Amino acid sequence: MSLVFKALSDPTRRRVLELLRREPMSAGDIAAHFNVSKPTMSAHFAVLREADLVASEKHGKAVIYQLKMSVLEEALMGFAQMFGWDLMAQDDQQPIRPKKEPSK
Amino acid sequence: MSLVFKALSDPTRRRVLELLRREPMSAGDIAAHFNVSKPTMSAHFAVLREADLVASEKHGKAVIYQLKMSVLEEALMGFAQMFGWDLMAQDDQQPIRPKKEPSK
DNA sequence: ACAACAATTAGATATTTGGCTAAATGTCTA
DNA sequence: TAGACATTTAGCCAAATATCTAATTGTTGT
Repeated sequence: MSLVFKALSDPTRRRVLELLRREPMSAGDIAAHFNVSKPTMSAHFAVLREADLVASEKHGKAVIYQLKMSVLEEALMGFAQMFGWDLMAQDDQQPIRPKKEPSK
Repeated sequence: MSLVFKALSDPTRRRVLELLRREPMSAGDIAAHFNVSKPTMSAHFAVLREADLVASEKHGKAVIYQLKMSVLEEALMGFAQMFGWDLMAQDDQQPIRPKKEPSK
């Protein structure tokens, strides 16, 4: 749980997760959204991987990252429950639909 | 929001919030639950204060800390909404009831 | 006024973080 | 096989974090 919150404590990493919310993306496509170097992004990916918030899979030259929604959900639920809250998934996207655009 | 997640990324600080969930407590009473020095605890309190997750008020010798539940709630809700989740408060404790025991 | 107590600040140290450039690795494709 | 391309690793640095002991500040009771 600490690893998840640590990962979430950086705005760049939160925006990465937000990007991955709709569909899996390559490291490069993600990096294109940010003003930091590729190695720096790579380090951010490593933090997200360590927190188990994303899965990565090599596809040819590219590495495709995919959000592990359930891990994020469970971490947040686990914490929310300590405070008597209930986290309800509205769940209407998660299944990895075929991309309409081939990531430009 | 980053400050909140940063604060939550430490287990000690999460347990402090958990302790404060039921009732406000003095720095000393909180510190008694942990195996770190008072100054270290003081630093943790400072982090929680910076994230605006707690309010502190001096009462004689003691400093009383109180959870700012709404801040925690809003930060988590704000994030949860990005993922199409709904955070429902079960809300049955928060109002600062008079303490039964005068903190020992 | 003084001793006792609660808490924070000061100062030291070790570790982690977030960023960079340059180099290495792995994978096409011509 | 030689580029070209995508990504990660290596190596560096400055700033932030977490921890400690010792010192300081502020409050109360005698």
